[in-house]
Amino acid sequence: MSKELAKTYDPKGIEERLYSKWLDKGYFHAKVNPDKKPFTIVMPPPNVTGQLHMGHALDETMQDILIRFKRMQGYETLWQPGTDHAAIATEVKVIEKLKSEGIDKDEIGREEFLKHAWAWKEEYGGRIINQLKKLGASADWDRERFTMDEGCSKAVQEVFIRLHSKGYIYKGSRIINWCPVCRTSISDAEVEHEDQDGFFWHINYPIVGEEGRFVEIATTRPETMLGDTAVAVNPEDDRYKDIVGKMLELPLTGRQIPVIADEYVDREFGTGCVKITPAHDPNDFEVGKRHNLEEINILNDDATINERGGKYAGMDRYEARKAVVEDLKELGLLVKVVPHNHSVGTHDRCGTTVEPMIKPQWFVRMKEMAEAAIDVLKTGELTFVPDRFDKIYLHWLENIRDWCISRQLWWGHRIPAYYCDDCGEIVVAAEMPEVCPKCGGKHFRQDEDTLDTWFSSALWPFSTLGWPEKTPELEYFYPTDVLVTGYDIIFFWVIRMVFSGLEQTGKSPFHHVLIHGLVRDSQGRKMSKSLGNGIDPLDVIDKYGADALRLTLTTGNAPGNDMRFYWEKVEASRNFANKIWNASRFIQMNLEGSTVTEPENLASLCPEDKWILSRLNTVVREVTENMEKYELGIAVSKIYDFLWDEFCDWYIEIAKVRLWNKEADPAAAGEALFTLRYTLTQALKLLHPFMPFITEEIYCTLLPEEESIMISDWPVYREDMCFPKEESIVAGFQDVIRGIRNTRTSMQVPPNRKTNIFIVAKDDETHAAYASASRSFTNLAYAKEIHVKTDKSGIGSDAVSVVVHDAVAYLPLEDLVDREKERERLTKEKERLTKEIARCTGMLNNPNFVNKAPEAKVNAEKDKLSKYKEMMDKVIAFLEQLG
RNA sequence: GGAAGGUUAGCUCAGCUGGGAGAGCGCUCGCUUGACGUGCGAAAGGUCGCAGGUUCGAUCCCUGUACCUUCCACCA
Repeated sequence: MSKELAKTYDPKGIEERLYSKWLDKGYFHAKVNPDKKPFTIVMPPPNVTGQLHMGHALDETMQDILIRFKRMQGYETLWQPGTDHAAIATEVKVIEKLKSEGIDKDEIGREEFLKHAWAWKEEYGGRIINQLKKLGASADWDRERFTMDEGCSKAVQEVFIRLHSKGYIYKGSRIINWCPVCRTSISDAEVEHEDQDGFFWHINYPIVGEEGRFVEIATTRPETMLGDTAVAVNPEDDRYKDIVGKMLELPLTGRQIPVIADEYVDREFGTGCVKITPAHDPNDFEVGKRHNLEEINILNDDATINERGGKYAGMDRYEARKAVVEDLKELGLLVKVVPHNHSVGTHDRCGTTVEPMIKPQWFVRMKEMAEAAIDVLKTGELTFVPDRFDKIYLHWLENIRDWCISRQLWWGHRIPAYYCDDCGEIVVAAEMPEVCPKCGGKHFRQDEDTLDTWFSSALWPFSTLGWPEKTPELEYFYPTDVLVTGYDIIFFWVIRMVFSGLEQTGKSPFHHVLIHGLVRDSQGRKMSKSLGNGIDPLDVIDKYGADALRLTLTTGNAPGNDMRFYWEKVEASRNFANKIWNASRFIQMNLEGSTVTEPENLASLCPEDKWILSRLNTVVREVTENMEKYELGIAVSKIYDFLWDEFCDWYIEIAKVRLWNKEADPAAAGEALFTLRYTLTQALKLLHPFMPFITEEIYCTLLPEEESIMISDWPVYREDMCFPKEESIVAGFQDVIRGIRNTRTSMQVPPNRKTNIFIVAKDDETHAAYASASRSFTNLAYAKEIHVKTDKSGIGSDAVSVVVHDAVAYLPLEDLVDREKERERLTKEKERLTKEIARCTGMLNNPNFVNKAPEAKVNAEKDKLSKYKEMMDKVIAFLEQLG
């Protein structure tokens, strides 16, 4: 199959065509295969409601790179995809949609609402998956799962029941974070603390029976005083020792509350007296428990004041705050108002200030499972890349509190708990019980609440493989190998997967966690909807192709670090794609009507060919090592440099001479073609995980008998492809060429003016090496011909000389020589050599260096010194000659 | 109040186990060289935040310090 390639690479059409091909061939599908080692990644399930953003693009690209790499290495690779029901996020969107249709959630009721939610899921659930496909993601779509599908739901139920029977899940009335807008409880992890400018209101609480004596408290939330049930002071605080035990009159309510002593109070802070509102502050709640205080809830679910708030009932919390302050002022009890910056908890979904409230909720007891999760990191069964995230993980787990898992939402897994209508007994079971085990009653109601969305995603690595059934997949693919995710999701998801995996399966759900940073805008800001600074990955793909986007996201980035998005970076990536496209086009054009000559063995090839193969060999080894260590950015930059600098800028140019002389020497041209094609296709394999589309297109064009690069073998280091001597010959030649180009530029010789070049090598061996490769370099040196000679005879004394370590090249430039410029150039060279010689000499004269440094280092310096000295002698001689 | 990361060329960032500072973009000069101007060639540009220490030798290790970013934390 011969194919005419376009002059510039256009990813449009190609990407779609190739993706369909891969899907049709079933390359993405993984099967249980005892003959192969498995390699598994579970995809962090994107929200069904979501749209692909740069964060996904980065995350999925990194996973796809690892998956494609391992697939080529011969592993049975499973990339397990799916979507998350995203409880709150989806519910909010469905409510909004219904609202726009004039439908009220509460009016239609739970069942009807869920119908709408599922319809939404059906409509939009596939959207993000299709977007992922545009990126080239080679996930096993046949195994796509959803956190609320039958299997995952069963896993959720099973885990709930198990944890409950073990006593790790319990129901209790405790203080939780309440979002008054979403009207649900949320977990600690979902509370975002932000500093806000507010006030410190200092208020006098009169002491009962002591006319004119007050206790001054300070608060940032004066309205909560309606629920105060004590004032606390530090037991060691001499200022207040005498009032402990006395009663205070709580202004505006007429209630009397005691002064209590508790260690919690910081004497230094505020007035040293703290109002205690057990129902609306987590610390006060604890204090209240210690002192047996009444808990007075003064808020409704929407954060308006309830009937316990007396005249303030019905007011919004902020309205009430104003009113309370106003009334206190009138009573003369407001001492002062001080501006105060303090941290306020907000709901990460909607930004609403959360209210701590006491509510009956379901919790997961964390102590034991957290310890297990800590152990598994300490023993090394689980590792973070980079490892600095260890501390973050450990710190969170060491300070973890019980996890509030119940949500007052409809979209989610309903809690499998049933209440007996007759006696109130709670039964946790898979099905609604027939008979109450306590009273024999027959009527039950299921708990109205659903579970935190992260409860189900915590099970993702094993629920997707069929757990709790003992499936062959679970046996084979679990535990997974690496989890790839952003650092922003460690608490929500990674930790919960680890302890859930350990608890349910006895194993860490993955061995490594590869952490990446955020993709920020060009100014370093987070991309966000509200700022409108987000870049749509699909836009990038549309304009430059998925390969360019993928390369952009992986180049020059280290694990765990944030990166900035620039369109210029994408352009650079696009340019690279075009570069290799054109290199391939060149090779393809030359393959037409030519015969590729497979060498008998690689050692019989010419030095230039051996050089590039040897370099390729090194790159293969290094890139593979980098990939194994998750150093994707380093790996890809090595491939980039090899392909552009060494292969395109040097090797292709070197090979041209033989291609042009195809008629005269077809065998030589054939070997050049062999090396060109081999080197390129091998390097493309290394590049394939990063740029899957263009590599596939080129690979199949150059090797029509191959089915696909993505199922080809990953290159391995070969002893028979290691040619250090040839590497050194070409390195010498490269120095000569660079020197010549440099000289020509400084002499302002026009590029079209070709000259003769004479090279005098320093010994016979070098001479032979230069002689054998000289012809290939003619073009690169802008030479008519390169004459490799054993001595200077016949070279005009006015020739410009270029000194390298093992040879001198002469350019007879005749009348073009500007002696002044030449002197300048040689003087500069002399200065450089002087510096180098001084450096080497300094090191070698230092007995400490010679005695203590490794021998190899010392010898290397000695070699360098002698080379520099030889070069120096020659440069000085040439300078003298110039007069 | 804890903790982590950053500080390297004009900009954005790499730099593996300490041994002569790199890339991309930008800038300057030259180029219709038979794959590519999304290109080729040549150059300019850095006290590797600051101060100490360890070492024969430090961008890299240690200590301190300044500034920036982020995370965690109940300071009413």
